[in-house]
Amino acid sequence: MAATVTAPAKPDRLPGTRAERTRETENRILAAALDSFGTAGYDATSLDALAAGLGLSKQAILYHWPSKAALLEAVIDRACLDLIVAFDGVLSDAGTGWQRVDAVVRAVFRVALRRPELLGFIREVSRLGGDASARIITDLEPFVARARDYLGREMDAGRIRRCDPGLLFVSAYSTVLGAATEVEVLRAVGVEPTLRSTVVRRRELLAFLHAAMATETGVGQRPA
Amino acid sequence: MAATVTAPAKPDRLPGTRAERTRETENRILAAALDSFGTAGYDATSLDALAAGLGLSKQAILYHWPSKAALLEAVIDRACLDLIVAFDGVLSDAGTGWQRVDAVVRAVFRVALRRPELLGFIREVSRLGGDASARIITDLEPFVARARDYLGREMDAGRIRRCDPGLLFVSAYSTVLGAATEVEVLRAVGVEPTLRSTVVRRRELLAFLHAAMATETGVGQRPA
DNA sequence: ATGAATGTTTACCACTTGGTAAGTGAATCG
DNA sequence: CGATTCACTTACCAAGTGGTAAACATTCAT
Repeated sequence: MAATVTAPAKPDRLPGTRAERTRETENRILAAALDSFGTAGYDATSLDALAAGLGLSKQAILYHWPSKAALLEAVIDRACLDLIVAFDGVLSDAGTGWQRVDAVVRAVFRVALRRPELLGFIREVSRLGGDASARIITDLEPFVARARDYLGREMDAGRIRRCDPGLLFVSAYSTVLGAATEVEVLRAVGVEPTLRSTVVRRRELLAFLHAAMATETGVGQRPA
Repeated sequence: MAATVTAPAKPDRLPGTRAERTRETENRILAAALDSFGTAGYDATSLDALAAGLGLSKQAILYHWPSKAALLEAVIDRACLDLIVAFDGVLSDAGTGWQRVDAVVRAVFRVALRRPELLGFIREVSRLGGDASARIITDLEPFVARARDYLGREMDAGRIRRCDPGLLFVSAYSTVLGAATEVEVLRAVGVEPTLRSTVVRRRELLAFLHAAMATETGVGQRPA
């Protein structure tokens, strides 16, 4: 069957072919689920509420994915894709040394400001454990590997103090994600999360990371 | 999503007066709830499962606290008390400079190893937001204030580089709590959380904090 | 047109949830 | 001792939960 790939340009009442509209619906569901899972939590999100928020019925969701768990997996894949897209440009830039760390931190804070549900979702999934955690780890493995390799190369070049790249990545990850997301903790210490304070915190975090990671020129080496 | 609550079987007859036995029962409920809330999560913990794990009926719990939310508040107070007790000795010790940071980090890892549900619960509550977060903030305010004051004094003494104490506390908090709890992330980078790797991570974290916080001159003892 | 595939809805179900009402047996106290 | 309080249980409920079955509407191929 010679499938006419190019549509005959017959604009129906709604734009796009049926397949396109289906994908559009699935995208809307995925976006709403990501938002609710990342803010309210997986358990606290019911398929009924999710569907109602989209003007659909619960069974419309269960038509596209056979169960809530399957939807979660799809959302995980989507979230990881979004993350990789958000950071791909930063990681691909030819910048070396500290500029690149700086760019990554700025990217994280940009994501934390513009799409807080995304980072919340990552944390939520790692909290859920089990298959969900395994899947997110698999999805992000290439991403993590690149970061680890980058840190290793920077150590070889003498721009970052030498230590275990994996552990350094964990420390940096925890610090950056924590500083970007621990809003409640910020309130506890009397820092209202405003745009201005965010900028200050980002600068402080960069100084924090710089002091922790960068090598000293001339002065004695920091403990490793 | 239901959580299976494992708890010690209910003893047939408890010694002591009725008031003592009542308090004992409440303590058992609080401990089981803290454990389940901190690992499975608040939403994933049903009163039925909680009670069944204790050999009680759900209404026994609702007799001591009028609602699940009220139980959560009680668990929050208990968790904060446990935290303060766990760290009070460390914070009260007369040690200054790096020794004290070192002691705190060791205390956090000790808690993370021996009572992981406690740190998980703190994170869970801050995730829940609303009244629960407000309560935990109130409970821990004196604790946080002491830490902040300590950091400020160390800055005055020139042993810690000068910056905003609150922001430094957040950075240190995020780093320490993250390093102590993000087991899934560690798996992602290929580090199975064994006792040995935990020791390695703690040492690495201490070096991380040391490099980030300490000044060049006023450093006391370096991390071992 | 016509019949099939597709996307969605209404109706329904078994089960779980937090919570209420009423009852029960033992400890406590006058 | 008897009355009462206490700690707890059984019985129950209304409101949800994820999920199934089937009907329905629209779109597509023939």
